[in-house]
Formats: sequence, C-alpha cells, structure tokens
Amino acid sequence: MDKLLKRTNMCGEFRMENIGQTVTVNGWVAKKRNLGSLIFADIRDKSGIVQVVFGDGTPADVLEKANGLRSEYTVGITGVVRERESKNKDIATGDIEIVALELSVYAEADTPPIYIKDDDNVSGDLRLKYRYLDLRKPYMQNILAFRSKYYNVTRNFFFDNGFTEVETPMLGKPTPEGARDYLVPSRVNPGKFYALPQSPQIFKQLLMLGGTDRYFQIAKCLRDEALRADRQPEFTQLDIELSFVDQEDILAIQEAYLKKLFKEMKGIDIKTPFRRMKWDEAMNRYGSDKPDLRVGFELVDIADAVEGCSFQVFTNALAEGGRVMGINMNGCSEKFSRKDVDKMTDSIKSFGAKGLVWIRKEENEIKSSVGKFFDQEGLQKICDKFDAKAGDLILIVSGKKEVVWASLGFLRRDLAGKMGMLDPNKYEMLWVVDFPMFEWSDEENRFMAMHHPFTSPKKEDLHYLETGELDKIYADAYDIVINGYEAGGGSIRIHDSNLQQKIFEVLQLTPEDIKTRFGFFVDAFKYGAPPHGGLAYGVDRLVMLLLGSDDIRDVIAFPKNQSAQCVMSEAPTPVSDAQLEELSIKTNII
RNA sequence: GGCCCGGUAGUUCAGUUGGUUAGAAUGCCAGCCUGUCACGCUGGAGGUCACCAGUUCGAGCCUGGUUCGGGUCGCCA
Repeated sequence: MDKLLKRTNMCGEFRMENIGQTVTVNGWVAKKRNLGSLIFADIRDKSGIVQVVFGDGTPADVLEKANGLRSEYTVGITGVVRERESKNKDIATGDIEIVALELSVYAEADTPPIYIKDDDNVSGDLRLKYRYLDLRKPYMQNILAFRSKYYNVTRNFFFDNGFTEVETPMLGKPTPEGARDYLVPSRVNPGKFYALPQSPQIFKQLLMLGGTDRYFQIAKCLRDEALRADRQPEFTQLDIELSFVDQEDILAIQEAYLKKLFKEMKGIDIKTPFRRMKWDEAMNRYGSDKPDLRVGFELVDIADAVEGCSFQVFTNALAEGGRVMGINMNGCSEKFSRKDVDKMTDSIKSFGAKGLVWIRKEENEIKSSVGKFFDQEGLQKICDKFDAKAGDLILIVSGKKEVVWASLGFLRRDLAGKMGMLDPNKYEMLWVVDFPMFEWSDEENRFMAMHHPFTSPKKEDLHYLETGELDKIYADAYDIVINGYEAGGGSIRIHDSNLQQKIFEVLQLTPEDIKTRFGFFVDAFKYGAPPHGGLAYGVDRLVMLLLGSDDIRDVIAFPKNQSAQCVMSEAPTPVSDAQLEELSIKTNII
C-alpha cells in the first residue's frame, strides 16, 4: 500500500479562502475525466466532493499514476488549492480545484455493482445488498448525520428539562398477547425463553414507581410482524414517562420538544399549542385517527338526504346501522376521468368497500353513477349537503362505518397527493385525544384494550365499567399526528391497583393470567404509586417526516427487507444441530 | 394468510401478432484527446430472458406451477 497522506481538510469544505494552501484529502474516486495529458478526478468523502486536477504542475510520475485510477479506488492526494478557470455552480466546492502534487492509492476497487450517486435509480434490493456502497452516497451520509443531530437535540432537550436517561433490559418476559415477540432461548435455563422488548412500557412505569420522576430513553424495539414501507422489525422509539403529571402537563412539554426539534432540525417555527381533536371527531370528519390536515375534503354524512331513496345499497346500509358518507373534491371534476374513478373504486375495495358512487355537478345538470335512482332534485339535495358548486366531484361510500371511514379517509389523502396538494414543507401538527378505551375484537369475541391495559380510562366514564357498556368508555390516551403520520402516542396510566384489577377483569383475564403475566407489575402498585403518564415517538418515522422521505429504509443504516431479512448478511439463517442442542431446542421444519 | 405489480447485459429499461443473430442508454475495457465537470471521439467485450413444466414446427412473449423483490389489506395490545 502507498503511504498514508495525513488529511488536512474534508473534501466538501473547500472555498475561495483556501486558495493557495497546500492541502491533503482522503477519499474515494467518484469520477475520472481523462483528457489525455490532463486528468480530472472528483474525490468524495462524507462531506462532499472536490475536483482534483492532474497535469499543469503535477509531476510526470504522479500524472502517469493518476491515469490508472478507477472508480471507488481509495486515495490520498496532496496538492495546492487554486481558483478554477470555469466554475461549477452545482457543487459546493465548485469555485476551486486541487492541483495534485502527490498521489497515494490505498486500495483498488472492482467496478461497483450499483451507481454511487444520489439519483442512482437502482432497485432497493441491490442497495441493501451492497449497503456499504449505498452509504457512500452524499445523500445517505447526510441522513446519518441528520439522524445523529436528531439524537443530540433530543438528548439535550430532555436532559435540560430534568429527565434521566435510563436503559431498560433487552431480555424481558414474553407476552402471549398482541404483537409477536422475538424469542431468545436461554442456554443456562433449558427450555426457557426471554423476549426482546416490543417497547419498554412496563419498565418505564416501574421507573416511575422507582422514583425516577422523569425518564427518557432512545430505545430499540422489536416486533416479529409483517413489514411495510414505514415499518421495520427493529425500530427506535423515543420513550418518555413523567410522574405527578396530568395529560396537560405531558402535552405541553411535548409541544415544547417538537417546537425545539423543528426549529433546530428544519429552521421551522411551529405554532404551539397544537390543534386538538377528539378521536370521534377525527373519525367522523376525516375517516382516520391520524388525519392529514394539510388538506380539507372533509367527510359529510348524507344519511338524511338519501333516507327512503330507491337506491337500495344506501337504504340497506342505513338499515344495518351503517353510514352513507362522502367527500367533495372541490373543483376536481375535470381532473378525474371516469377511468380514474374506476381505479379509485378498485383501490377502496381492499378496505371492504363494495363500490363508489360519484356525482359530478355541472352548470346545468348533475351527473351521477346512480342517476337512475335519483332525479335532479334528489341529486341536488345531496349536493346541498356538500355545498357543491359546478365543477365539483362528490364521492360517496356506504356500508359499515369502519369501511366508510377507511375508504374515504384513504381517498381524500390519496387524491390530494395525486393533485400535488400535500406540500412537503408544510407541517400540520395535531393531538388526537380521547381514544376509546376498548375496541371489540371479532376474532377474540371480546373487548380488547385499544392502547394497552394500563391506560387510564377517563374519570367521567368510569361508571360504564359497572354497567358493562365498555364501548362508551374513553381513555386519557393521545396521539401526536403530523401530516397524517402517527409520530407518537401515549397515555395517562392507571396508578390505582383496584382500578387496574377492574380493567383486567373486564378484559376477561383470569386471576391466573394476571398473576403469571403481570404479577410483579401489579404488586409494584401496592407500595405507593405516583400518578404518571408518558408517550413514545417512532424515531424512524419522525426522522422520515423531517427529511420528507416516505421509505423507512432511508433513515436506517442497515435495514431489513420486507421479509425481515438482511439481504447483505442473509440473516436470519438456520443454525447447526449442535447449537440447537446446546439450547435444548428442536425445530420441526422439514 | 389474501390481493396487486414486477424479475431481460454490471445497472436502468425497451422488446410489435409467437418467427432469422434479443436491442438502447449508462457502466466496463482499449485507443486518441490540455479545461473537463453527464467530458468528447473511435472501437470492443458483456445475456442460463428468475426457475420448472406445458402448448407449438418454433416461446423473452402464451398456459400452469415455483421462487425472489416491491406495494397493500389483515396484523402491528
């Protein structure tokens, strides 16, 4: 190997004031342009790119050596900074170049299997397989630096506000219910298993019982669930818990945190306090518990306008306790063709919708897919519900309320996105509050905790516990929603063991269940529990949001693919029989 | 687990109604070139058309299955 030339500057930091200096850079050959006896090479490190010129002052042997440079060779170059004859406005260092005097080649490189530039247009699979090459892109290095800064801003904020950062265990107790655990066999306890944490929930509450008062942690969480574009099997939470507080205290400090975060990360001033909306209102107006408030297109219930109509799909839906609701895509009639509407119909079928009714309001006529069932007067009555004007397109879905909400909630945001109405530089913050405490599970044939069973029901709803009207009970639970993303969520916790006992009972947990699963936790509340509550942010999603990315893999250095595999290392893999035997495990894979 | 989309050169893609030797761009290699910055010019190499089976005189193209990748619904207390 050639000798190491000690770096004096990072590639991306050269400016006019460096002219005349003798400098040394280290990095990768990003590009070589050979003009014969004059060679240009772009040298890249994590800070950016600088142009090095060989020739016109470069010793002959160095020029000869530069001729052998290829993409992604690692090199050290010493030379003199000078002003360029013709400047390149596209790069930060475009005013200058380095005239090479000395060249060390540290390592040669095969032709890389992916292009190493930001607009590479390479499939995600290859990028993950050669992640170490992918990470060389300035774009990726910027993301790593951005995320690092996020951690720094976050730690500073919470430390300054009296929070203690505490690490909770990675090896915990398996939880039979809910999301699937990653299990870890214990060699020294044959036949027994730990679970990797899905969240530090139990431990952070125990920290409150332990007197920590204000805790935060940037915690790795793991769930063996199906993946999505915004979901990874291992992800990071910013986990927060406070004692002797109510919901107002928690929301206030989170608003202060997010305000500081957006200011320092984006230079954006966001207004506090944030808007608030009850869960019921969010569902009825936007069809979603995480509405994107950058656009309107609110849902409108048109039951009274179609009552008794001859279109049986509507009347049946109402008779079965469902909804007939729609959205008015104001002025969009011409933007969406009949074919577009057909595509919309297909897209909402995945939510269980049977169909989509459209109404186009024109100057002198109202057209509709259900024109056979309504005269102009009837259609006008529906249009009035939407304050429809000429050029408006109304989309109506009927059926079970969950289906109607999901379908219209999807359409309003999807169509707004297609029309370019979702400004990525605009941030609409929203607290969704007063979530239902329970939701019915058809699968389990019982009520389940919507958030988790340690969430505090609203005081004024407690009497419904006695009457068994569980669907009328709301909780002191809240989500922070930013541009239609659930950035975080939390709740006030139950700190009264009698109430906790009652909640377990209505969730139909037997005393044995409670004891084996939460025994130590329930016991802890016997010894003086502070009122407490908290919140957890999805750090990966939050960083995505701040960056304007829509792929969670962008913000994780070494992500898994959709099958939860690492395509680089090929994890997970089978293990040897000897290893299994040592762990007292048998598999039944054939 | 369901549904949808995709797999062709190192990479990104095109490939007509099933018909001769599967193309383009870029990258790579070689030669020429002193102001390039998507350098240019000339030439060259590079293919198990994901895999298996079927239909056919003939399959990159049609059919069935498998597999891999992506998106999505269920799921994610």
